[in-house]
Amino acid sequence: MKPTVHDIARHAGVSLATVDRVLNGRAGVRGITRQKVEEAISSLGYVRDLAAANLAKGRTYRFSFVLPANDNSFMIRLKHEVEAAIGRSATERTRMDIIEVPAFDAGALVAALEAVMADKPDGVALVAIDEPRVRACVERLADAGIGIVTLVSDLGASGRHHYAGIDNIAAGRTAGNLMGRFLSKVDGRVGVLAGSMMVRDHRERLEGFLSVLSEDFPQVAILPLMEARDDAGVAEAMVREALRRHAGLNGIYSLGAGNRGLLRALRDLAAETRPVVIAHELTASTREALVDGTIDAVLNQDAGHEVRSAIRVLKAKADGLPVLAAQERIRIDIFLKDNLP
Amino acid sequence: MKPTVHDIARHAGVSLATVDRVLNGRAGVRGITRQKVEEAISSLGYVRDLAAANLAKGRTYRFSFVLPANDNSFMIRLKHEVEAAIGRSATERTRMDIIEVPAFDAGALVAALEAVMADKPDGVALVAIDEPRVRACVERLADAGIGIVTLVSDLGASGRHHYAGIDNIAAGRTAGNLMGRFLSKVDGRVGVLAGSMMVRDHRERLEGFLSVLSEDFPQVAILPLMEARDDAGVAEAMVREALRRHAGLNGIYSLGAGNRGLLRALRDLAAETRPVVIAHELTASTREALVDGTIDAVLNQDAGHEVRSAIRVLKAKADGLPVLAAQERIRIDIFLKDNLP
DNA sequence: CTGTTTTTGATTTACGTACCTCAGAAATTC
DNA sequence: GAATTTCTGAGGTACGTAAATCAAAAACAG
Repeated sequence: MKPTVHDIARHAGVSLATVDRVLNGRAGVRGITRQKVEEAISSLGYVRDLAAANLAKGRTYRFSFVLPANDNSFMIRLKHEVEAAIGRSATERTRMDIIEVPAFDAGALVAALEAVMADKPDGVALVAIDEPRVRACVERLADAGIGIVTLVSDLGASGRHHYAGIDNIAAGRTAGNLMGRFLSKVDGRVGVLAGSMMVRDHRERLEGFLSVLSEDFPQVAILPLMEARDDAGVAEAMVREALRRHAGLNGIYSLGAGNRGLLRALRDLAAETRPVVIAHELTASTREALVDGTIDAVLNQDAGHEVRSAIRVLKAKADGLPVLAAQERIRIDIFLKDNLP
Repeated sequence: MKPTVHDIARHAGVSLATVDRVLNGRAGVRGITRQKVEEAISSLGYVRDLAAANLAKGRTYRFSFVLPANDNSFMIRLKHEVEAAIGRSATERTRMDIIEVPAFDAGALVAALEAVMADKPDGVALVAIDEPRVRACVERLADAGIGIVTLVSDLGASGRHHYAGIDNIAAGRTAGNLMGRFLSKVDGRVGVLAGSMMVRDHRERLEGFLSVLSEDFPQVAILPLMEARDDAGVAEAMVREALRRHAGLNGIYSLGAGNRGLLRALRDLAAETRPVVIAHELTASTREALVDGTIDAVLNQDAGHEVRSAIRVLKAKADGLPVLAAQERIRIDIFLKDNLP
């Protein structure tokens, strides 16, 4: 039978109240007595029953998700996943809310975080903007004892406790490796379609992609970067223009959103002249393109996993428990048409 | 505030005892009264507090893991992961044990399952052998109300509730797709190194691999299958022999264990004459080979995820809760040297 | 040694549910 | 209408922990 507080009290020769004082770090216990209790705890291998403790405390975990009000399909799915988690939270003693802030607006994000801090939740998950003011604000939240998890997009050195997202440099490198190997022709000419170099994930993906190509596939030429601001219309126009201008274009890496535009531009081409295409995020349209061969590979981060991981980590933080690094690592999914879920 | 049994009692105009009788399916409640209570439950949106219920019941979940006493690194890791989970189970009210049975021995597996059934655990996870006697035995366990999860290797139509493992046909197809694309030469000649065609996973991987190659890459020739019984020594000899006999051998798919032998045979070759190599399971040796370029891609199933998923599913089954399919899907990890964890 | 402060013990209530007993009400049978 | 059976209510105890009160004991200061 698992030892309880009663067993410890008996074993240490003290009262239940004293054990409670030690366990919950309350004052009024002499060093010697505290030591006796701690000895009993470790010798009996006592571990506090969290369920019972939470029941007694009437504790409910309170978490806030601060998400960008962005309408690309990935962000929409992310929000759905948080909502699904909220729907499931009836069973767990958890209260979560979503706070939407204008996208790419550091000031708005900081304001939202300040507001969140005011009602002192146990934890906050946010899609970060890597900016000094945001870092400082996150630091303050962490100092206030609030658990902080960055979601999808990380912050540089800051007080955040955990990052629930993929390693974007590794993702870019992986795309580069696949691109280099898929391009059977020696005179590869590759175009890169990005959202914006203002965003850390996109910068990192590009960095990884270019470094692998230059290291391992020096014969591949990189065309000027296309920044389409994650907008399908802009992306379509840019890709059409690139196809027109560069006759030998045989590879495209789309590292941001707006893939619908890219696909519209590609569908007009004859199958045998289509470039090798590697894109990010498995959505209805990229999935379809993967199946029909317009896209060759999709790199994906699983929004559901990211949300669930963030919640697990925040809960662990709130309980002062360690997190299982291996479990919480968000993997870069590589989807070919043969391993679609 | 979340409604409790007291709220239901008040709302339905009955006593606590009656609510309890309805909730726990005890006899002695008239249909009309039962209906009133159920109406109150649904109108108030009551959900039983599992933590409190388990506390009251003094419930501990009891699960058994039946694993093959196999010494390949994947099975060793699987066992480690179960042990790690057991180590963590102090916090949760869970008691798990590991039962090792001789590998590839259906009779021994059935005997072990019978023994397990005798002490009526809440759930059993097993690395299945796809055999009629095993299926029948699993059926009996399920009928006895025991949750059944197959781990790594599935059973055909049977009473098992869940399979915590990868889709091996998809894995083989993925390997085939990568192989076809990585072989830049038109006259591909590919060798397949397997453990044994007696094992379902291996059969399925081969099936998937061959079907993709014949569909999408008909120019690739497949050499006679090498069955090395997951033994490194045998694998080494077979690969050496194949390399000697087939001059144009430029691709190897290793779909089982025993990769150390394969690697020994490959290291002797000059870098530029080395075949494209795709293997399964990320281990110390395949990882090293990936980094130094001997292996081009590794398909992997995460043993830790499989074990944790099995436990989550068994717990959900024991509680009569639904499982989150998306969360429990075990993914086929594709590792290139650029996205190693 | 007295008075004060600090530490400790004993006991109680609470969290939300399970499960038990016993008495009394209601429905059913004869 | 009485006897029986079937429901229902009221109340309690338990699970393991938290948190509080109040009294008693111990340590300390002067």
